[in-house]
Amino acid sequence: MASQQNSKLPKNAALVHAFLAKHGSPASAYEILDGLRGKGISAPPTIYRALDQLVARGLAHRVESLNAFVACDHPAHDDANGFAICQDCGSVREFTDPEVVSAVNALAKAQDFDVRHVTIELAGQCAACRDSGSGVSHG
Amino acid sequence: MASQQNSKLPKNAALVHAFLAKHGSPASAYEILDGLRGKGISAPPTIYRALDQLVARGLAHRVESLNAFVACDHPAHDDANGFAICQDCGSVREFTDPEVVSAVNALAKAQDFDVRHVTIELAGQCAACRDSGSGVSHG
DNA sequence: GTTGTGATGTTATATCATAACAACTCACAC
DNA sequence: GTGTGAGTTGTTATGATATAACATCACAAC
Repeated sequence: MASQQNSKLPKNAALVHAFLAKHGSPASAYEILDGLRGKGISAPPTIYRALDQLVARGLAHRVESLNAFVACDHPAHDDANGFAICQDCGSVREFTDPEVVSAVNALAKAQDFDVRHVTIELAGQCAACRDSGSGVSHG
Repeated sequence: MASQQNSKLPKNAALVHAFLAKHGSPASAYEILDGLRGKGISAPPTIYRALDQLVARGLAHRVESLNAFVACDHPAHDDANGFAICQDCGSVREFTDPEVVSAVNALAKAQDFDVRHVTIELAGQCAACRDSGSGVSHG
């Protein structure tokens, strides 16, 4: 659900979303904070509140294995998306895969588990880094 | 790879593993530390080092979405296991599912991504909690 | 007994996240 | 236009998670 709510995005949430979208790769709450000082944001709770709003709307995702956040680049998806995280260049690619989703749902059903949220994160090496030997730039 | 290395487990790693096995549910590094004070362990780095050793051997796993650790209860598995985490009672059930693994591998191949580690974490409600209305005890 | 390696101990600090409370904004009712 | 209430924001302080840096110890190899 990439747009749970159609209500206007609050100012700080919009600032954080713009920062993340421009950033491209995952940013920690404190990186976002550093990037938005001077725009009226000066403390961590402001960032975390904005991130909560964005995540609730599906406009951003938390990357658990990085303790970081990314802007969502899928127009619409459910709560079963995933990330491929390159350990060499730090790039993160979001994906939604029906096969993975159905496998996870079948498993949950078999285990009699009521799934509310699915976290799928692949750590490894992206094609660009493999092709370039051992890594390109971080960012 | 539940037993990458057959060398003897270092003392602190054995202590931490025993603690986790007894604990059953995920424990944070600081919970482990509190549980092992008085056994010669007095500071976080000792715990984190022991956890690193256990994770490297496949004897414990990090649960990313909880920032916590569990003892591994699978005799042998690869790096594509997963967890079903009940948000009501805090129980965590580890699983390895060939369907999920193959779906993830197919996806990675399609994306030309070289997977080194897979994190799959399902958050939701376990059967016991659903059957009991809205939750049993935390533990 | 020296040497090398892995494990351990210790202090300090970096990084990530939230509690608690005050104040502001703005739509809406009256 | 005044009051009210929900949502948003600002601010201080603190809690929770994780690691850097360096000293020391244990033990097997030589």
